[in-house]
Amino acid sequence: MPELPEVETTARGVAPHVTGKRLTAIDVRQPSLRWPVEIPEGAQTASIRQVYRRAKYVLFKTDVGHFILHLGMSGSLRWLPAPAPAPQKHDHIDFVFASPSQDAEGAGVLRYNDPRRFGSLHWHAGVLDEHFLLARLGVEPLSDAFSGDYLKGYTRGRKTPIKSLIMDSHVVVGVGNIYANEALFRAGIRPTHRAARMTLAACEALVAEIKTVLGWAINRGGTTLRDFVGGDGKPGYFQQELLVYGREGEACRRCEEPLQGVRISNRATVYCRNCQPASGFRAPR
DNA sequence: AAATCTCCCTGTAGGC
DNA sequence: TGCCTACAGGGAGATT
Repeated sequence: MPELPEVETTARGVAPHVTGKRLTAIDVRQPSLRWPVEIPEGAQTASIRQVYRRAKYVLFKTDVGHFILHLGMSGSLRWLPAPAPAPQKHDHIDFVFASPSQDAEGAGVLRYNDPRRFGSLHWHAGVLDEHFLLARLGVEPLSDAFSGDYLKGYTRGRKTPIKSLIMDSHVVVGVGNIYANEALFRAGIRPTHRAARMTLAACEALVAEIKTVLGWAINRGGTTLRDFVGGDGKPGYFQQELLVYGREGEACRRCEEPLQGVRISNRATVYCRNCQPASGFRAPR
């Protein structure tokens, strides 16, 4: 399930294949994704200027507007040099690039596959930040704007569990369930801890661990859980190193205590009762 | 305003 | 073996 590191990996993997190329068509075989896919005629021959990431969106900047792609929980992109093989199950969208010159050099298809169809593709001709999906997003977790002070500012008067707060995309983007669990363990903070009770020191520790965990995952090429495939078709290898996520009932890797499982906002949550005390927080590892 | 719940979808795992 | 159900997840939108 792509989280921020996987999306970043995808954008980086795809960019070299399509940047500077002009689309010749977009084949939408399955328009019924998270939102109906509707790409106007003019966008289908756009020229790709840049591919990058904002939150968990892959953004394609073109000469006439932006494509806004979300991978949902099972989406992936693959670059297929011409002649591209026939589409298979769940291959919903093809971005078709013909050769910029007479020979076949550079021709190919950027193919979007998404078994669970939680992903989405939008076209936006206007100002990117005004698109409804992007307008209310919080800061990037790896930016300097995401600091202990910044997080502390959002805890004021909030009874919500700290885990819910760091997963709130209006506060900070890109912190999905896996990395929220991991960062809280590493910071020694119990996920159920009320946001308003977070000290500045705890906020600073948590922010630092979020940056560490996400940064590591990006460098490792993203976590592979079940069906994620990176932009270059190669999977990442990070899941063996997860400390708490998916390990309910197993021994804490730090103190051997069986890990506790709870649900917070209907999301699977795992923590160590010993390493993540109910009050305050333990010094980070 | 803030907190909580529902829904979209399908592959997979676990129980019987 | 095969059927059934629960679960996984992002995040907008509805509801409380």
